[in-house]
Amino acid sequence: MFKTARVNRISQNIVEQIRETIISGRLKPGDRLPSEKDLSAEFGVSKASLREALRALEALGMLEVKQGMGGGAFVTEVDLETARNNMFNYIFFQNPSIGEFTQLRTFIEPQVAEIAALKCTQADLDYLEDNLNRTREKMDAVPFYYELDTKFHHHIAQISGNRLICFVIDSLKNAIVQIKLQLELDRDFSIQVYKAHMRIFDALRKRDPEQARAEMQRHIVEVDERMKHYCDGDTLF
Amino acid sequence: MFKTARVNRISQNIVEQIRETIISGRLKPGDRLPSEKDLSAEFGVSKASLREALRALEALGMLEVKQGMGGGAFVTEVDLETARNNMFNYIFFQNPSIGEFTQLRTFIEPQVAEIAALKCTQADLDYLEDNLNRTREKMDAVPFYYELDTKFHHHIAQISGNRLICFVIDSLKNAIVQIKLQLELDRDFSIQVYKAHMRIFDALRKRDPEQARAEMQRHIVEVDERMKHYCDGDTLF
DNA sequence: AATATAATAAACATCTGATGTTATAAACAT
DNA sequence: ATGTTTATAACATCAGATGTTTATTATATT
Repeated sequence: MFKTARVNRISQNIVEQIRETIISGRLKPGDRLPSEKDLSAEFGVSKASLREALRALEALGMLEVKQGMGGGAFVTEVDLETARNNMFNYIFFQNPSIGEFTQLRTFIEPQVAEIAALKCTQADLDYLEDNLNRTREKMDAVPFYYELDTKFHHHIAQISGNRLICFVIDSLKNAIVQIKLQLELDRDFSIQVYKAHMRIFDALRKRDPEQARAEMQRHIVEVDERMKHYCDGDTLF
Repeated sequence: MFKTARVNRISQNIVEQIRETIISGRLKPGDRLPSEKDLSAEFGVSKASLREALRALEALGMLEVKQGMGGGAFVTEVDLETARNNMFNYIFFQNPSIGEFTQLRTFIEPQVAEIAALKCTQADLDYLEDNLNRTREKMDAVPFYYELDTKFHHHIAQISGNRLICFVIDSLKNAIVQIKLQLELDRDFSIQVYKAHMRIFDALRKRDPEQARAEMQRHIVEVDERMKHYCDGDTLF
């Protein structure tokens, strides 16, 4: 009926207070908190407890603590990498199937590609073209290749101008890459991906929304099929 | 050219080692780590540093530390609430517009409603009907009303059977609620939402995918327009 | 005068050891 | 048997000492 009453952990209390202050806007990125000595005095706790709280906030990506004179605890924006890792931590335990990734991607990415075809600038096309050139060169450099792959999708998402979409696509892609790294994918796979990216790029260059959508859809489904084949089923972790 | 060389923070190193062990599967949810005394000996660090690491892992939702005999640090699955809060921390700083929320939701939720219309069981319909009954009663109990609102959307997502979709919808909804709590919404708004939920429910009950999709789409757009009206523009935090 | 080097101080990083609190389990009394 | 007390393992918190990092200021060298 009731939740178990929360343990009154001093560091947790401090974390909540500081987080509240940030969310309420009274502390902004770049702001520096008082020194450990002053903070522990203000909260009326020992330095050790205070430091546990700072470490927790650091793990959440909301603080950055620097040593040395002029150092201290600074409020920071949670960055993409931290957010993506946090999301991965959750996804990891949910252990979704490849099909679940694919389904969500097909809901978002083809529509994003459609919008991108309408909104992309010459600079966007230049970026993507460079990405493709480098992908062709680095086809066999596995970690680097994945990085370019992720950036290709991320950039198309960026063209949409929707930061939430960027984040979701990026996090999904990141999780998929973590999976792929455990698989042993062959060169054929890389080539298939490269060709698909080329077709998407062509559609964007032609500013053809319908084709961009169709090619993105096809790409995602192709990757799905390949991965299921390598995975010998649909389970991941 | 190079990234700044990693600061060698002892607690950070421990966090990474333990996280690695969990991600690799050598430690599973429910497993208990050695006592603080033993762990600090094993890592060759002081108790204070070890505790900072445990606090960080606790903040990430991967550990739960219990006091008392038979206590200690237990590996836990990252739960929905933690993941949702972490995602909110990121979204907060991105400060997306209402339009960005709406766009992403329209990519996902109407399609999910369509699937739900095909897959929903009698138990699902019962759950949703109960949800609607309670919503009607608690129309004015603001926090409770939002909870029911969130659960309505979450349950429809659950019918799809896609855990990633569940998570994304839940996190978006949660972020929107955080926003709504800062707005002053009137009773009209609640009634409009209730009616929209009713229409969606009807479509599910009739197992009409096309109507379910259309009603969900309409609902999301309606909420968008209302919120923009109250927000006096499109900015949020 | 300009530059390199050294001293200073602010602030975090880590360690140690003592004391308090909690929860389980065993011992004990009724 | 049942309820209460006691012992104990393990975390929670604190206080203080010592080390490290970094920016600034002072000093010495060329």
